[in-house]
Amino acid sequence: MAVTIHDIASYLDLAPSTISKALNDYPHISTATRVRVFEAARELGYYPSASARNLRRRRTERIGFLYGFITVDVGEYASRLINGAVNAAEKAGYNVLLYPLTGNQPEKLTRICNTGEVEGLLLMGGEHLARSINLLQKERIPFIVLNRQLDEPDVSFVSADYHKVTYEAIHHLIELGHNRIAYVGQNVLEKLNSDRVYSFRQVLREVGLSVDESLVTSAGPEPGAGYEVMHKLLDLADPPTAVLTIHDPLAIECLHAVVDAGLSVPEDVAIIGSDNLRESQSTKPPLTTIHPPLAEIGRRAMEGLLRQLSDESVPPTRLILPAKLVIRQSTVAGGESR
Amino acid sequence: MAVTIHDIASYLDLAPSTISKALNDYPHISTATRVRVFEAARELGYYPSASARNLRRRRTERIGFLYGFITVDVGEYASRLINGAVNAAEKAGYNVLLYPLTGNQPEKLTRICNTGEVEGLLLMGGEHLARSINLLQKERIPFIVLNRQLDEPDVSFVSADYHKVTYEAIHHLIELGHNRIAYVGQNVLEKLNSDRVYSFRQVLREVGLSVDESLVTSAGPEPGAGYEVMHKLLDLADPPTAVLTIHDPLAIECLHAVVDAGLSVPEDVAIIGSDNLRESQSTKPPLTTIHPPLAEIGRRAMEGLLRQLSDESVPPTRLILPAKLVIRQSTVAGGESR
DNA sequence: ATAGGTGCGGAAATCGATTTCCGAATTAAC
DNA sequence: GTTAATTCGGAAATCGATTTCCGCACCTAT
Repeated sequence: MAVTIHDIASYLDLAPSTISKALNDYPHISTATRVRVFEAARELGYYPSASARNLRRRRTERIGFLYGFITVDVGEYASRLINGAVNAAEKAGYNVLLYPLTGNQPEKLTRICNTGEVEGLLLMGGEHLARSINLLQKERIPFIVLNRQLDEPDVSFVSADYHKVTYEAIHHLIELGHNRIAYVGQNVLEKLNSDRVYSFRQVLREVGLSVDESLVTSAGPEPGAGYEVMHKLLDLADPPTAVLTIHDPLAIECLHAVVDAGLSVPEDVAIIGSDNLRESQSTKPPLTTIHPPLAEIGRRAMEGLLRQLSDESVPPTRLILPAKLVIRQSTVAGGESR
Repeated sequence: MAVTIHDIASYLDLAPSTISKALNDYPHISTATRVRVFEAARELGYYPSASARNLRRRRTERIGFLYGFITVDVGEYASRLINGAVNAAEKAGYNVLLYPLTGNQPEKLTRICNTGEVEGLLLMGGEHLARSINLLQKERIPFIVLNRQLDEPDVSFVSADYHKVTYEAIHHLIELGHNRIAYVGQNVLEKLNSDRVYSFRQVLREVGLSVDESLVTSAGPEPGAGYEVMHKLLDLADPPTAVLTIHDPLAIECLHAVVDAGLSVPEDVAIIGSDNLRESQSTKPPLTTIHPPLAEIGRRAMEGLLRQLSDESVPPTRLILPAKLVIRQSTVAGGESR
């Protein structure tokens, strides 16, 4: 049986409350007894019961990480976000709980919010996102959405400046002479990825290009969907000469589709991915890609959430961090090739 | 303030204990009142306090996931293991807590074990592993080591049959005419990766090759270390014609080193990686690699751990799952090229 | 009619800490 | 020398559930 505060109390012939105060650096305890208590605690191997202190303090020092991708392999993407978040939590003495959210399970989410098992939530994309946000707004629990920019003014998020980097990407393509630029998004994320498509359309107009809706496409979540979409794009009467995709794995599928069609990248079709995953470096040719600071997004989101927890009056965290365009050979031939 | 069992009790004019029993399907409660209680609970929006029930039940239904990689980016590797584990936990109503273990912090580990915040632990590799196992054996807490095979008979682990697949890999290389085969391991994991090097040496002997110790190497954890090691191997008087590495990213560094030396893969040097990461498909040439069923390792480990928790008398989980050799063009030219 | 079940629900202890309130003892103040 | 202030530590309530033990009411058997 574990050593409790009572054991220390009877060992030292003191009251349990005294032990608690001594260990928690409360006032009204003399230095002498404080030292005695600490020594006894170490000697007896005392560790406070997490459940007991959670109950009494009404705080668990735990944050839930909600994610909901189903088919897509988002290992590296997710782990960069999570790493940033976990490290920030660690510094503040908080732990992170993983909550996979597959399918539609509102009861589960409601339960998580109301049992007090976590103090706040971080939300990573997935088809659940829109629904989850709606639900969470009704609950008391603080939460922050990762890597999405939201319009509702009260919802917290930490994202990257996709609008600006989309501008850079399109500008980059235009400088290379492209004017038929396609967009390949992803269905699962659709509702809340509208910010990305929106930027795409907006930027095209800004630079004076018209938006050809037949070039604004969306792949399903199943593997190979990007390949299909690209295939169809190439079959158009007037196919695109450049493609902007929302995720590197999707870009890679597009790359394969182009190559399999007997065309070459970047000469016939230029391709830009997103997230700068490790694999984007080793494709043939290497991918030009948008690099959002995922780990920092995770970190800043966690920091914002913890701030909101410690002080009710803190305004929502709405942060947009700079993203970079990493230029490789899927848009510009030559250069640093491997 | 949240709705408690007392609120339901006074609402229905019953005793709190009755509410608890009704909700938890205890006997000695009539169906009529049981129904009334469930309805009232739903009506009032009751959710049990996790902390309170954890305290009383002495169970948290949480498992800790300990990991300790520092510099290496192990996103995809880790997420495959974690996904398997989390999904299995989910099915049993358990949650997973993430514990990054950076550097040497035995106090932290001891605390995790003794505060009762988790019921058991899953351990993913890292330089902490050997130390952590030693420490955990002294604590009461059940734990299972992922993707390592251990000699001590009482330690639980779930791993892949690396010995067998190493045999297949070496056999594959020998069939291709190689007889100077190098090994590139990784320092950070050294102590407990001895099983892998051991298999390497063992298999070489089994097939009648002598072990040239100058070809058995180890890269540090810093990025670029694999590149350096490969470079040195190529500088040997009698350089290897094939390399077996312990992780795909390392294999990719070796690949770059070979190419940069003006040699070609697989003609001059054949390369075999491990883990079958996504990026191993898109290198030039694509990597032949060992594919361990990482998600299943995670799943089986979690299942084993939960079994041990529910029944003290269950023997240690010591599982070795089959691994496959995925043959691509880093060993055999031609074939399905991209 | 009485003893013995049985079914249903309540009272109270408990899990292990935190926290409030109180009191004794010592010191300071006048 | 009496009162006030201060310091230190204890008693008991509390967090919100679970669980043990008990007792009433009703039924059955003799």
